[in-house]
Amino acid sequence: MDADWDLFAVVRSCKSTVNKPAASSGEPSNRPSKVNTSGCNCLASLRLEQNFDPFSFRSMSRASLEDSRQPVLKQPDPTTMGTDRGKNPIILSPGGGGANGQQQQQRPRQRVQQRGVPKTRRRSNKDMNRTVVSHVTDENSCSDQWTWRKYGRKAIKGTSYLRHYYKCSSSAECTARKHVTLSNSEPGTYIVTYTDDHTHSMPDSRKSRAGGSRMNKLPNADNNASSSSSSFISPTAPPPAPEVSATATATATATNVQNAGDNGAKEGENVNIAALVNDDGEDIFMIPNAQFYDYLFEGLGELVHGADSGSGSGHNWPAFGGNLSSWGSSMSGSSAGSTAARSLWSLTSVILFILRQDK
DNA sequence: CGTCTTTGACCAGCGC
DNA sequence: GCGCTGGTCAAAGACG
Repeated sequence: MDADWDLFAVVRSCKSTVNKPAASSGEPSNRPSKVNTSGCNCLASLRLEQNFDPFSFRSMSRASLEDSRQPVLKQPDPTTMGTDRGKNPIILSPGGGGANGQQQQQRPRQRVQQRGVPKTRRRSNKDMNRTVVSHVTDENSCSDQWTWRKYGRKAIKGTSYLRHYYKCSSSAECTARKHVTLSNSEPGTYIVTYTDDHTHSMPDSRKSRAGGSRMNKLPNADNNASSSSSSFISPTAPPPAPEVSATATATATATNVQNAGDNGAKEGENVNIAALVNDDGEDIFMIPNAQFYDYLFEGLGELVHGADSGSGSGHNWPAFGGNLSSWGSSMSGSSAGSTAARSLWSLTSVILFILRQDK
């Protein structure tokens, strides 16, 4: 397979009856934040904003995310929720500190930092640069090519779960951060919020993994491994790569069901099928009952265009290392097909979530 | 030794 | 102005 495989494949709705809000003027600002038509009801939960990177997940610790599944309280206690002050009710070890939940020796914890030293500890929203939110349905989708270091977690008022804070560990100057919270209303759905951009290129591979092995350790890893669709996709062990050509494109055609057995629809009935096809028009995979608006994929269209243009600058799409044109070649450590498979898998995760919302 | 997670403490933004 | 809240720091130990 071509080593410079770029993911040009996009997914679009195959239902011609989808009402596209407004004209295809490509003005994101004119788009409704929520589409209250029968055409699509997925946007309420999947907000696509500038530089939104639904596939930018990789290095999130599975154990950490699993920890986020632990409710802070089975029944949130209003007297303790929403405040830290060392009163986190999920605390298991009395001494604080300690990796992987192992109990550590209790010792007084002294604050070394001097009071009065001016240091911005919290940025205002206006100082936040490009905060984006995505919802992912499983923990394997909460990891990405970037290297993140967890620097905190906190019980958030109004949710029973902890919010985990990560900062980019690839560069000390990089201000990119993200936090992950298990959705209170959508169990199994993680709300990932990104803040700021990476100020560096995507690392070819993770730095030293010293201490990193714990990331895959889970007390109940077996239980999770057997839990249906949430199989963990290791960055180094991607799923089998579908045979997708480098120039796979999307189609948007009305689809009549010709194989009623596939999705339960009757023959001749119109259904919505999200199809990922290659440039030969062959379906790579199809998802029934999916509805998308074209504008969801306008960015992807730009992606394809940018990559095709060969301008050298490429397109700033963080999931692909900030430069789609070089994305494939930058992933020298893995086969292009595997890279594609990971991206497809991540894309599938997003789609599956949309489908859930569409029910 | 370098990097990781954990977690108490600190602090600034915000609402009242 | 005050208290609540969320975001961040940094010490400590774990891990390879």
